[in-house]
Amino acid sequence: MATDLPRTARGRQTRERLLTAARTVFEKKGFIDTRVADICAEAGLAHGTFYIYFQTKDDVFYALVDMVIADRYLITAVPDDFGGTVADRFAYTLRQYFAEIQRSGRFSRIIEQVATIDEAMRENRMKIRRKFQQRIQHGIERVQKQGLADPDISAELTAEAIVAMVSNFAYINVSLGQRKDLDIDQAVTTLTSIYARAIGLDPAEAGAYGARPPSRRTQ
Amino acid sequence: MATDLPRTARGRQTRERLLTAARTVFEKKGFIDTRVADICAEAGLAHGTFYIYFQTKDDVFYALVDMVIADRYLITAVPDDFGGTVADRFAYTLRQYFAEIQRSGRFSRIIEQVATIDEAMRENRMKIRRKFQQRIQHGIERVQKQGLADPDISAELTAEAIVAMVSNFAYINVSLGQRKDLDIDQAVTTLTSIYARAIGLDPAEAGAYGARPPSRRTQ
Amino acid sequence: MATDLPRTARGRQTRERLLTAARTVFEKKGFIDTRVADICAEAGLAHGTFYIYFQTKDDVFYALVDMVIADRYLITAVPDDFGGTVADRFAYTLRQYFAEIQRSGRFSRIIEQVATIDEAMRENRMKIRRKFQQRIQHGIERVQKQGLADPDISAELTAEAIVAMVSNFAYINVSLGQRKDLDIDQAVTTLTSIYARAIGLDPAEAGAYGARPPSRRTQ
Amino acid sequence: MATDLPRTARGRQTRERLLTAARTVFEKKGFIDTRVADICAEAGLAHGTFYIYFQTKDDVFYALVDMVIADRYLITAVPDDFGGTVADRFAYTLRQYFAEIQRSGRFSRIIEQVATIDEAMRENRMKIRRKFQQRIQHGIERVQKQGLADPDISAELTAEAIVAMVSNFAYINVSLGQRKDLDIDQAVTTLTSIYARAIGLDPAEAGAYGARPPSRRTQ
DNA sequence: AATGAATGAGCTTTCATTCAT
DNA sequence: CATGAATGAAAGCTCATTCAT
Repeated sequence: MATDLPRTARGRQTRERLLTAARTVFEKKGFIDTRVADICAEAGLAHGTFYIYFQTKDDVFYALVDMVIADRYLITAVPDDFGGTVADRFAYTLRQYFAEIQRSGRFSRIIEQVATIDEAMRENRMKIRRKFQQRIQHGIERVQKQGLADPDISAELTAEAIVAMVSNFAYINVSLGQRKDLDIDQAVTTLTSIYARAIGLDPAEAGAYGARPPSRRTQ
Repeated sequence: MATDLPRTARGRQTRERLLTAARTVFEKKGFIDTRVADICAEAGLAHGTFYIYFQTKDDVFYALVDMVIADRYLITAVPDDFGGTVADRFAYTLRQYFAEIQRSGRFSRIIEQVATIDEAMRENRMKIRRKFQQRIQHGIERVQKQGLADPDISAELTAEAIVAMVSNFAYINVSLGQRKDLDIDQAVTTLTSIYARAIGLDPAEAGAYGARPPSRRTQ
Repeated sequence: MATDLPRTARGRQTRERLLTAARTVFEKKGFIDTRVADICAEAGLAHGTFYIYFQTKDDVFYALVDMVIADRYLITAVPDDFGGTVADRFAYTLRQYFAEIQRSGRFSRIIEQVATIDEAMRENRMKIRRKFQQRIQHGIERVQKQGLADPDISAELTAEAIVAMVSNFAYINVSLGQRKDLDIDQAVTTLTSIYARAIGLDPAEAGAYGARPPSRRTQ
Repeated sequence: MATDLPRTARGRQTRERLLTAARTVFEKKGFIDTRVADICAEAGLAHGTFYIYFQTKDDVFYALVDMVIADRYLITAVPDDFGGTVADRFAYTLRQYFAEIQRSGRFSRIIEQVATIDEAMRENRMKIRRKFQQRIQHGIERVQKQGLADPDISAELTAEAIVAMVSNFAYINVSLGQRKDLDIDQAVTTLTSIYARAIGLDPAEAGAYGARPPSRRTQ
């Protein structure tokens, strides 16, 4: 019944082994097809040992999510002293996000799997998504107020669209690895450019990201 | 053993009942938690009857996918005689896509669920996605050649980003219904505008979608 | 519920088709793995039709046994006017028996299969076996009384042994076809010789079957 | 998944219980009518426990065959220092064979049942049979070379016939117990005598088994 | 007679979880 | 703590047989 953190060093070590094994197996077989027995076999531990440290299969998964997925919202936050243009800051966030997805590797896609199955996990994902959406929305509103972006667009819906674009682009191309030859730099440039143009960002703030207003071209 | 199409009207009717019941149950419980027994109970049929018409749960699911999801790629194609601007045509596709997602209702999200679990279903989804991506990519290349869009952007990556944006926006806001108060018209306007600006579309082709070049605003 | 012989010509024909199909399927898959559905498919008839003519799977099998297996006891009886020596008559019976086993082909071995499963079928087989054993036993007793065979041997046990030898030899080598190159003539000669020697048959009655008494050889 | 030999004494004991129970049930109901549930009920174990130790019903059956049927070919081998006549040695083998059949009791006939159903089991039985046949064939060839037996008979076919006789006699009369009052001594005497006479064994080697040449009787 | 759809008992197998040692 | 055996609730699937047309 006990699932507190283990007191002894040996206990902590065993817990680690189970977590590592669980991650390996989840990544190989997905959440549904993973059996507790598989995790124990991978860890080289007896079947019963699992239940000393975790209550259920869900339990170990959530523990893993907490460990593996560093808080994506925080990790992608732009440092206060970052400087640079609005586009630079967006590009920074993008890079951090892609890096985080790459770091968590195949585990990311297992999380997506669970999110389609488990209500709690989905709600959790949605919360994070909403935080991202709001951060972007507030960013847009700020530059709109500063007169650096088109005041007529809906900051809310645009932010929603940008979040959709970024998260799905990363999921398909990085997590699922559909685009083997993906050039991260080019991707960052392209997505940043779309963002900058979407909000009609002032050229001075669009930086090197090619968010030149199309009007120049026609001249 | 036998899973040919039923010979008699009664048989066809029973098969329909099972399909309807399956859809209902899948939508209520998701793919994984649905048992064949549930479907039979819902249809008011004996357990064995199911196996006259379908081999497995997967089988009935795929049949349902074929039925429910009319080919989204075709349904969103712009008629040859449609006329209108480039943006108009994009907006048309968007509307069709949203309508289709709404029509298929909760079943859409079950498909997403299965796509995270089942390799074949994922591959299938990816194929359709690639067709969408290519349609958009070719569209961009065409207007680039016509001198109506920024020739410097990567048509390929931009198309990929647009597909990501549209599909995920629809999934989150329409399928999952996270945004209860979603105004479809406004969504279409916003996404079309982002598309038009992303490719630096000529104002004449951007129509009423607010793809005005930001430069005007600064004057 | 009716399983009387069909009244109409069409009915008789359908029954025949089912019997033929049943035999084909039984021979291919054995009794246990044969499903009523297989028989109907083979016959090109609907599943339900079967039950117009037969009550159960066992039923059609028994009907087939009656048809296919001509009465082995009668068919192997030596005609009254046959003449020849005792050994000649035994050889005649052997030949008839082998021919009958060959005629019934693979179906013979299915009968053996069923005999190991079904009490009634086993009892039936044992009855026939006992009749054979008694015929041979009486044959031995007759020649013993005539002073043409060793009076000291147990006619009963010897007959039992001879039946065992003949039936198993035929089952293994003809039904199962373990000995592809079996020369029937040589087999008949060998088994007849063993029989003749087993009962110490008088050389005059042992005929051409090489049942020469070993004493001659030592001279 | 797991079907390794159990690690603990308790596990080994449970496996034994299942084997014992399986044998009991197989003997009572035959192979086909035995369900895994029956075996578990007989063993007083939960249904799932069975699958810790065995994969399928076939699996436990084969394990049982390996256990129960000590190698009949070896058990019937005549010790090198046995001495005695050729007939004595044949009689020894017969006695050993009958004893083995009696020891394995009703299980023997279940094996025969399975051999009519399962290709692998049949092949296995045929291999053993062929070894028996060859042992007898070589025995015959040896005495033929020594001038102690009729050189004209086919050692091969005669051996085949003797194997048929012995195995079927034992199956019918011992395994199936058709002859309740069977006197083993008398049976051994009779079958040995048939063997000795069949190969025209020299009287000195035929011993007390009544293989006297019939010619003496007529004097 | 013939059809083929419908039934449901029957059996198999899996695996999360508990428990005794 | 660790072990691995034991449990039993779920499902899944099959197929002989019945039934409505």
